[in-house]
Amino acid sequence: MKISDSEKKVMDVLWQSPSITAKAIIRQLDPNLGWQDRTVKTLINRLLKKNAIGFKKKGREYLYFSKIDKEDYIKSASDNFLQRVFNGSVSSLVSTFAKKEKLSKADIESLKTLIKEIEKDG
Amino acid sequence: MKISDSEKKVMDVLWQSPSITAKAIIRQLDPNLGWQDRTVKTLINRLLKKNAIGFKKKGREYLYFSKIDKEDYIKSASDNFLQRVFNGSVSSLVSTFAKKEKLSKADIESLKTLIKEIEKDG
DNA sequence: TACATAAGATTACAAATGTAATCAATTAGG
DNA sequence: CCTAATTGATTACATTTGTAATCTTATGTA
Repeated sequence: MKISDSEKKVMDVLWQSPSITAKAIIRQLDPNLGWQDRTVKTLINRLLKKNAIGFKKKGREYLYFSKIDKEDYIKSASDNFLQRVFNGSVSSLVSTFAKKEKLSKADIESLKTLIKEIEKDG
Repeated sequence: MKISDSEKKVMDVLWQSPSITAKAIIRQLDPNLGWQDRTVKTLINRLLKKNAIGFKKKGREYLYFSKIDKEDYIKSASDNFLQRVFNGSVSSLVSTFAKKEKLSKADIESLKTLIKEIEKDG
């Protein structure tokens, strides 16, 4: 199942608010997108068709929820990207960011901590 | 300019072989893709239209070359991906891979080296 | 009750993408 | 020279995606 860029923005809202009306989704989306309400409704319907999301009827309104686990999505999107662009090499990926000072001090500390934990686990 | 997944596979060949005929591109693409020659020619023409590649005529054949720098492409694709999926956080990205033991011993050594270099540079 | 509004359902259109076919012109081989 | 093959150019078709419009039905308000 492929989630398009626009669809992903709707998913982000649903991951953040697990049970939400169309109207509320529309309100939570970044206004800078400049989307009409109808556009969002279409995206919702496409996600329904893809079985990426579901709904529970509440009065006249539908409360939409995601059927995809966010972490699972991130994991598989990351794997795909890594494979596609870096032939699976995490270090190549990271060094790409390092090359233009995209690694903050905090990033570096996080990485060091992460590496420590990994080496501790064996 | 957006390079689609299929177009990217053609770009990969061009980045590897900087001046190459359509026939040779076709031969160098992964046979498992199962593409007909015509499919590749279409992709070549779309990349031409996008001005992602150019050609130099040589006899009856065209020698195609990439107009996009590979590193630039990788950089910008990575930035986009990081922003889109991780809100710009490199450490989130890396910890995603770490979580399922996607980091090899070699990756870890590379990362440590990288971190050392970064901290050396200040 | 009647009308307006809101919410979802269905349809629309253009461009991009995946994959391929067909056509036209030139070259190569017999 | 003639024919077949090759190479690039142009066209094709279905699906996906981006963005939106229109229709239908139910609810809410005056």
